Amino acid sequence: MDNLAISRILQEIADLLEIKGENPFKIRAYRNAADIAGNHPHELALLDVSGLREIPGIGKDLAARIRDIAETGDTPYHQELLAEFPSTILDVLHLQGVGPKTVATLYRELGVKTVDDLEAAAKSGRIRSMKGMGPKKEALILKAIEERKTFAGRHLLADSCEAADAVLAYLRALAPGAVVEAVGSVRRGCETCGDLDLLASGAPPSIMDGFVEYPPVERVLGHGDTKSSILVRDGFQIDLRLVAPDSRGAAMQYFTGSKAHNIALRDRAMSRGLKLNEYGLFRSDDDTRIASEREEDIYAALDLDWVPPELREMHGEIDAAQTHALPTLIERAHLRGDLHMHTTETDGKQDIRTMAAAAREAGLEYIAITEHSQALAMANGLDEKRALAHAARIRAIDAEGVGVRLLAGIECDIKPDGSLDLSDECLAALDIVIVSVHSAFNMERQQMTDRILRAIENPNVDILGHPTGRRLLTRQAYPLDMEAVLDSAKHHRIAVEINCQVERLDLSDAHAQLARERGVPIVISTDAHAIKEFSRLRWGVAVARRAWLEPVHVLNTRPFDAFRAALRRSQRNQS
DNA sequence: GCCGTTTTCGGCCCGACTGTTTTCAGTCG
Repeated sequence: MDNLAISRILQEIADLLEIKGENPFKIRAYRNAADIAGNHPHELALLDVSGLREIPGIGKDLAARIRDIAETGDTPYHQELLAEFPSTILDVLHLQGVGPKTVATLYRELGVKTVDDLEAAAKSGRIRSMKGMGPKKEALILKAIEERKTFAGRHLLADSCEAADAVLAYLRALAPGAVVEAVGSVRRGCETCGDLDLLASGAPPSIMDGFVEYPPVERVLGHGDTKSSILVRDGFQIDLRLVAPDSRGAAMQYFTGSKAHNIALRDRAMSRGLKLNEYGLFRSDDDTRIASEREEDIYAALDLDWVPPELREMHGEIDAAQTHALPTLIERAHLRGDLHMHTTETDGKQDIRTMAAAAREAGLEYIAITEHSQALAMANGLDEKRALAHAARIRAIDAEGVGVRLLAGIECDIKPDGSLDLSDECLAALDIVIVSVHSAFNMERQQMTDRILRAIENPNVDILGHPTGRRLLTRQAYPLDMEAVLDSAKHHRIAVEINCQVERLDLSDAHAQLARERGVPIVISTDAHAIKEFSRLRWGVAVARRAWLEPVHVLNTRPFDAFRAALRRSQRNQS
């Protein structure tokens, strides 16, 4: 049992206790433990009870539960709770706007056990008859169910890559001589992915037999010599295609897509008297093979430069490939800094020094520590006094020389009226200021736009953090006139953030492209709350690449001094 | 359930918002 699996069970226990109406502090202890498990750098399963108890937040009971899970895959306590409530009720709990009290009442009074039960109850008007419920709540529940349906079957890019990497490792071990790779939306770096598409070449047909016996498989949907599909735990459908080595490039191209890009490419082939399929590029009249072994050969034979997968969305890449005008895309190695992270001072998991050391380890040259501000009380946000004291600590550590330069910053809340959560004097005394929306999402578009415009007009602001507030697969972005915001950002020399949290990726690729087109500076930041989250930079880089960004567009590709000089506060001081 | 201890119970974070109410319960972050 890995830490993530332990974390999931502890999380489920917390959810079930909440439905049961247990002591909130007990629930918090389980959630906290789930958090610890999910973020712990070492395998908890390898620790004995006394080792576990040395971890703050893990006491006698939780250590025993974790040992249970490590040894048997579950704990009797979890099973007891599941005997009281069906596990399907957790799906109901995870609907937006439906909390533990509602779930408990629905279960008790209406016998709601599943999302389907809930939908039927809402549609027949039985929800509104319950105490504390009304027609609006009923409509809200139906909307949440509707959203769940549209999101079903899709997965975050990071989860998709993790699932793909696991099955790829398994397949490579089965067929050591073969080339096995992820294609499809994972290869294009899409923010969410449906099925996982894998391509093998140079493998014996027996790889298919091994594939359908992949241990996490739930159901085999198809099993042939060159194509098989399986459904695995966590809801992934995985398709594997097998081609001959000399068709590998053509198959890579074909299965990477997108559909629109492929249609355009086939169209181009046709107009040249050629045909393109997953086996190669052929002359239409006599089927002579023109190219097939390498992707580059396919594009070259069509008088195109090779197009990076992230650009294959029919957003002008064919024209650019024809005129040798494709961008030289940003890569992870170009990033020298990370401008958004939290420490134990608020809701982070590690202290300043630990974060700095991990950043250095991740190859970064500078970081900004940007805690939450006081309005985010739940995250223990900083008031002015604490913000300034924390800044002094950060600067003192920076002065020691810890291998990365440290900037003392803040992630200041934008209040509903667009004012900021900390005074101008306080913000001016810091090295870097991010502003973000964390509350009051349900505003009209104009109101939300005015709110953000007012915030970034404040001369102490350098960066607009996660600008749309979206949470992939769970929460839509708030309505916002992004073009007006970007125009203002350009005017005030504000940078906009690509937040690397896997469920945010905010700005999106499309919005980041808008920012680039307008000449708005962009930063790519992790919003890390733990040291392992520096690895998230790759997801932000994927978004940036899909937005056609080159290093020059991204401020934190610059060396430390040049980066600071590009910040709005430096520009202001000059002008 | 954890922690800390004036060592064996009492404290543990809370404000905004919504939809339901007519003073509040539930959800969210």
